[in-house]
Amino acid sequence: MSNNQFKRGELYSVINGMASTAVARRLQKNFRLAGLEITIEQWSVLYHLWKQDGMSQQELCNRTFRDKPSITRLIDNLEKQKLVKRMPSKEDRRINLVCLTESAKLLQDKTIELANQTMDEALIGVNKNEIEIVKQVFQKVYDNLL
Amino acid sequence: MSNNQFKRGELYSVINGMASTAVARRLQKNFRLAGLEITIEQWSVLYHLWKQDGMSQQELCNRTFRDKPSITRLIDNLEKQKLVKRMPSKEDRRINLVCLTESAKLLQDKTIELANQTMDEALIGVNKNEIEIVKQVFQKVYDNLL
DNA sequence: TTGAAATAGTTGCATAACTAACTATATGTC
DNA sequence: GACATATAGTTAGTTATGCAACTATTTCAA
Repeated sequence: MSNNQFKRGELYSVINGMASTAVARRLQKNFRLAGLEITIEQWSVLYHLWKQDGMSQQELCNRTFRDKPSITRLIDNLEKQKLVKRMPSKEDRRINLVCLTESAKLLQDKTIELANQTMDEALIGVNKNEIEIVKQVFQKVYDNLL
Repeated sequence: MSNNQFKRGELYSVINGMASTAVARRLQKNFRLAGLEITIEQWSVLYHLWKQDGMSQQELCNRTFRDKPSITRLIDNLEKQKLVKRMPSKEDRRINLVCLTESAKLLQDKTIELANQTMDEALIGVNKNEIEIVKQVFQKVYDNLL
């Protein structure tokens, strides 16, 4: 596979999300190989719910950096697969609290294990200091743009 | 906007493509503000054609890190907008050569200028050494996964 | 307290992504 | 030369993304 674009100075690869795509695609493949039928997008939503169950959809937008329609549809699909349930909030009737089902809770350990393995595989030959710099740069990019 | 996920050690933000998404979205917005109606995905295809016109679709797959159906449809849409044209190859009748139209050539300077501005904006406070490390890490991630 | 503005969520439309299955052409081996 | 295999491209089906426009509820201010 050619990596012409990647060698350029402009870092347009960031714009095209290519490194991210490669890692995400590999994780998706690893999910499939393990017989798990969730997408990485769905996983990224579940990931935040495992940390804190019962978030509002808006809160999920903030955490996953997606817009509201994207979250609406991701939750639609997660509901179809019976992995989450929308519960109306008692304090504010505009809000849906998104709650994990038991089957979603069962997915947590397995998928995070796979995600960690995938990241390890992706980051072979990259040292901790470099990872730290990448994280800092990504953080600055956010702060600059959002 | 929350950046919880981003502060974590696991670098899952790479999987979710969040830094890339932010930059790409901003460039898309800058295209729109400038009255340009192309998507960043289309732009990334044009970008390679500006460097070398008349590539095959397969070659575009390699350069843009997309699969064949994705390129097929991107070219479909670019053809609708009269920015490229498929030309049958004389040497190999399986191959389509993707050729720029005059209006596509006119887009080059303007859009690359906007892309450079967007990258500059995204990378405020990031020094050259850090950029170099990010590029190296991305390259290693590719080599590890592809 | 009433009416404007803000916030939470949904829906419609267009574009784009991946997989799997397909057609057509080219290559390489017996 | 013929048949298996590889390569280039397309199509179908599902999921996801962005924007704009919409409803419902809450908040805030005159």
